[in-house]
Amino acid sequence: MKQTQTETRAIGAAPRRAPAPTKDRILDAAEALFMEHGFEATSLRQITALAEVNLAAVSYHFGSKEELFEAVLTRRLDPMNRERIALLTRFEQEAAPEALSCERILTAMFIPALELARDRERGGQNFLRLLGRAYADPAPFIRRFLSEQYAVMIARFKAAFGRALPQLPKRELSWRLHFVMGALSYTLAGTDALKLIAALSPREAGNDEMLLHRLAPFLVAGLKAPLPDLSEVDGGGVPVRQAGGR
Amino acid sequence: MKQTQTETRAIGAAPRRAPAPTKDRILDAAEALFMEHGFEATSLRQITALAEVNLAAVSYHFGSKEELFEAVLTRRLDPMNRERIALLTRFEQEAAPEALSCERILTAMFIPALELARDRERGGQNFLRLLGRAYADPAPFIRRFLSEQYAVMIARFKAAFGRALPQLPKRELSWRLHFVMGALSYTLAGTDALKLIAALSPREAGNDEMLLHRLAPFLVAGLKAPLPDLSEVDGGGVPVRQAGGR
DNA sequence: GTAGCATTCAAACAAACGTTTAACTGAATC
DNA sequence: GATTCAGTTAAACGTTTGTTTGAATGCTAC
Repeated sequence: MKQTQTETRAIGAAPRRAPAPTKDRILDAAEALFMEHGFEATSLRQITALAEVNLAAVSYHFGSKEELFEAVLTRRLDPMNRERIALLTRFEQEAAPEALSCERILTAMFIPALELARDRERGGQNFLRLLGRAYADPAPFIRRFLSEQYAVMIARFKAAFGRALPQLPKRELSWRLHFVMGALSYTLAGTDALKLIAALSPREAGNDEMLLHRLAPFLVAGLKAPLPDLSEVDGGGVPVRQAGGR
Repeated sequence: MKQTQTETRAIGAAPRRAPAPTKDRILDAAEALFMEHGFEATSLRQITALAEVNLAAVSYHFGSKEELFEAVLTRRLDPMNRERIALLTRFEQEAAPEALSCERILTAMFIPALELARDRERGGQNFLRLLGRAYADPAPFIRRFLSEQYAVMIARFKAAFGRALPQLPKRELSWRLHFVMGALSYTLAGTDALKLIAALSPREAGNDEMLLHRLAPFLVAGLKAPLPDLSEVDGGGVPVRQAGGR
């Protein structure tokens, strides 16, 4: 097949400015362009032009455009989710025998994402936006890929939240975890979306750290919210035209 | 130019099965296909084939693919946001002189969306998913269009929440409103995303009404959450490798 | 009936798409 | 020094893309 980039420079020397191997250059360019224009709207010619490699290199190294997209996601998502699980496990061991608080569990989710966002050298900022887009993409191969990538991590965190919120029915927890993931992915993805809501100072808008520190209390409060009154749901509909008092 | 569909059938009769005019058939087909495959991945030929109209009809009636997309969004978004504002105004008048509760304000946001989701005859279900996708799309013309469409409504609701939560700094409110919109759009958009989190019974998964009744308490609790401790934010970073106590 | 008008239609446009091919490179292996 | 093979390259493959064109259609008004 081919040799990895580490093998390439391990023997010789050239500690300075090792010319990024073709495969990585394609991944970097694809990450930036997929983020900016989406999967369908990005052409392989744009990618290979930005990466300054030959067009056929994509087929050679990745097989197809779809497989390239999956490779772009895997490169960062896989380590991040692995780190999330490791961090959660460590937190649990440190807190044993007591159960973790919601805040602490959310911290284990956020920190690896934060580290990625901070690592601008490696284009982390771009990647999180790309991930937010992928979440909303209905393409079957993307949906299949994401659920495979997330299945283990989600199950692990769901169990942890179950211990932190023992009074909450499991079904309710599933919903709330869904809302948490929604707010998180939307928040991490949407730089432009911020402008919908408010005029935020540039200092704030670009600061993911502060952003997540504001998101965490919001989500914790939501997770701990009292159970909804479901009697109105199964019964009649929502009072629309006739919504008097209450 | 051209005459509208109402004018067409107003004079004659044909009360049964009025043949949907070309323009509406294109809008319906485009809505379904944009939802399923996204903007870029949907071709005009797919749309005109599904609508059973001539390919050139799109250019004739809408000008371009982008303008067709905007027309698809406008058709439902404009009335929905108008209804949201009207509902909020009515609630405020009914509650005067007291301020509205957060629950009530959220209700004014949800009900018009719910009505759209219920109206399957008119493809409302599809539309909300499409809207969720558009939220995550970075295409400039989509972002420009959405912020124009939402600006008035968001400002109106932000003011209402400001009265309901007078102790909350305005900047904090902007963030939390952003989280609310994120969770809402993600929730309305993601039928497939649900499967990421949990195995939900089909009865539940397809029930938008119950979904929003579960989302509302979650969001209200988040909006009312205590202020985050920002001292750690401006100071050091997040304790990652060295996260001992609490 | 004929002029005007909005609409529909089949056909064509150039451009761009993802993928494949076959020739070529340069260093390692025997 | 011939062979091997991962990697790169330019060129071409057949499709499909959004948009435009100019002729045909059906309807209303004079």
